[in-house]
Amino acid sequence: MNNRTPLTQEFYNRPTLEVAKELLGKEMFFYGKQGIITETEAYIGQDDPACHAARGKTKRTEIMFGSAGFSYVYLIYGMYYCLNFVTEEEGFPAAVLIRGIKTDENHFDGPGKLCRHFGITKEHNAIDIVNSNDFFVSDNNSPALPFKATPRIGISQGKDKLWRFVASNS
DNA sequence: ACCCCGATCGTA
DNA sequence: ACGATCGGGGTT
Repeated sequence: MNNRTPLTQEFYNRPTLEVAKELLGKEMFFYGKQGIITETEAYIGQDDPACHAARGKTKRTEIMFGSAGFSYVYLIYGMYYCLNFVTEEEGFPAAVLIRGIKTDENHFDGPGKLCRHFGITKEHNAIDIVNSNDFFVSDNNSPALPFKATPRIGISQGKDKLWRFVASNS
């Protein structure tokens, strides 16, 4: 029996690397669809050159500066959306990119692919996912999954950091 | 107003 | 290896 209690603000309001690792194996619910998170990446603060907030607050990135537990969805390459969850204390811009989700039928191994499957668009930016019954990640008491840490995908700066986490059994 | 380029993906 | 496709953000 799945526990469908949303992860709390306290879960997201922590160091981003911890949140990124612990999201592996947790179940995301999105307006009737659901799946297990299998891959994440961390984007941490203004000293991380790959982080959208690296050059300060803009209209797009202001959500990353807000309190933890909100969605950050943006359009990339004019065609695909990427889903993130905001982490850390208010004022510190950071988020976890959701890169892979396993459903009953499929494994969506890419941020654009999983957004396409769930129907996640710009409209789902800045949603409070710790106070929503439709869009949240459940605290399913799953044990911490073994994972591999690798460089992040598709970036030109910050390749030295091993901030991509892939569930080993996915 | 203009220009560059990106946290991607599918096809070649 | 490359093209599709377009908004964000920096520059003129």
